[in-house]
Amino acid sequence: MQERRSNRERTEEMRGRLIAAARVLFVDKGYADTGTPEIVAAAGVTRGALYHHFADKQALFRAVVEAEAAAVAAAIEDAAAAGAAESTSGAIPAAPGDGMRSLVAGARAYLAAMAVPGRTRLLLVEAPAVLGAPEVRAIDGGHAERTLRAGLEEAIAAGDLCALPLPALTSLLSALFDRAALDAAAEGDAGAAMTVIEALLAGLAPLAARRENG
Amino acid sequence: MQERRSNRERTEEMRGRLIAAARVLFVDKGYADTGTPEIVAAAGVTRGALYHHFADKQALFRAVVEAEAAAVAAAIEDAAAAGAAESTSGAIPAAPGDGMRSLVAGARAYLAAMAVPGRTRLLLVEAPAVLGAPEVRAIDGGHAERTLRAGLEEAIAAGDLCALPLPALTSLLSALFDRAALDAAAEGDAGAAMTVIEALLAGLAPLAARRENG
DNA sequence: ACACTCGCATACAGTCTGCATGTTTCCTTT
DNA sequence: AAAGGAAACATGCAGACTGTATGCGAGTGT
Repeated sequence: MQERRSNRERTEEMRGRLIAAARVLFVDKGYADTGTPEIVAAAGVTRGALYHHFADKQALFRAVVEAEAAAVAAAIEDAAAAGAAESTSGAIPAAPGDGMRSLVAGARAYLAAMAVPGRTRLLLVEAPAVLGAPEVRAIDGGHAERTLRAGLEEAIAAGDLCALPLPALTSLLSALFDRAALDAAAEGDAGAAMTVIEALLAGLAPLAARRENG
Repeated sequence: MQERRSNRERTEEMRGRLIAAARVLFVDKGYADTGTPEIVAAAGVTRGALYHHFADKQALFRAVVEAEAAAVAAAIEDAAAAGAAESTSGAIPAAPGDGMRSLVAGARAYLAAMAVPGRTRLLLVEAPAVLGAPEVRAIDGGHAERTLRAGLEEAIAAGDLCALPLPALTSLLSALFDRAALDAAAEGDAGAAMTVIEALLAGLAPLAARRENG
């Protein structure tokens, strides 16, 4: 009476069901307050399936986080591609102040990507506590950090940004964006946060550049 | 054979022992990976004592966090008092740029207070995950937030800081300080973080003030 | 000194996690 | 295509932990 499905398909669908069900519960009640019986009940399977596909509860959580991080990275890349296409295509000679504008655009894209419900809780609250911050960075593959760091390096090289210790600057700005995403999720509006972020970034421009592009 | 101790003394010492033992383990292994049997063993008592004084494991954790937050607040107030005494005492007529200097001093005091081992993990990693960020703010009594917000308001009123939405500015700067504390704890040096923070704060000064006090 | 409350230890029930063992479905090889 | 094996999944079990109920002894008010 069952349709005959390949093992690949079975695995894929089962993992998908478990990850989807777990995501909902982890977002809703947090990692600690969500039990595996509850997860498998929501997915309509048994705990045997869970422990067949994942080493333990934490591995399932990790899979959820990985999927979420991948979705964020994809959304940001899409936005970057769209932004690049929108601007005058062709060899852009890096106008002064351009580095700063792309930083602001990147921040905007990040906030937009993090606006998906539950995403901030999963990636910014639960994941660092459950997996540890270093592990979370590793899951992202350093993607977000590398992107931001490259943008900052470029802006400094172009003279749009005053020189500062790059690792510290990257870390602090990324904390800024994370908090902005959390605040935006809490009050449903990223406007005020973006205003402050733009002011902070603008303030980092050397005085000369700032007078030119006030 | 036992010395005769008042009930008050017994309670006080027992709570102190439990909180101290729990602090060590929570810092070392995190909240989730620390069991109550382990805590009471370290404290040299039984689980009965724990559940007599605290409603549950989370209440014990909350007590640990409360003690830690109180210690941070005390350290910062001490630093503020010392700083006020150090500057020319008497009615200070709020020299231009003074608001910014006190903000930087506050940031320095915060980082110094958070340099106590384990403090960043307890207050910035575990507590938000276990109790939730709003609950953590409530534990602090909004102390840190109010202090920062007042400093910002004052600086804006004095014209040392360009006008920005205060709630967002407060939240984002506090995130900045928190990340700085975490980075400093990770690499044992707050120098780079302070450099960036000073640059960010200086960048928020209106252009006029910035030219005067470059 | 007596009743009474409080501090704390012991004992127990419920739940969870992770594994070991079965059963079914699919794949491979001849 | 038939059999052997491997993979997907279900079931059952042991250990651990949390929270509560019960019991005893040490302080406390009258």
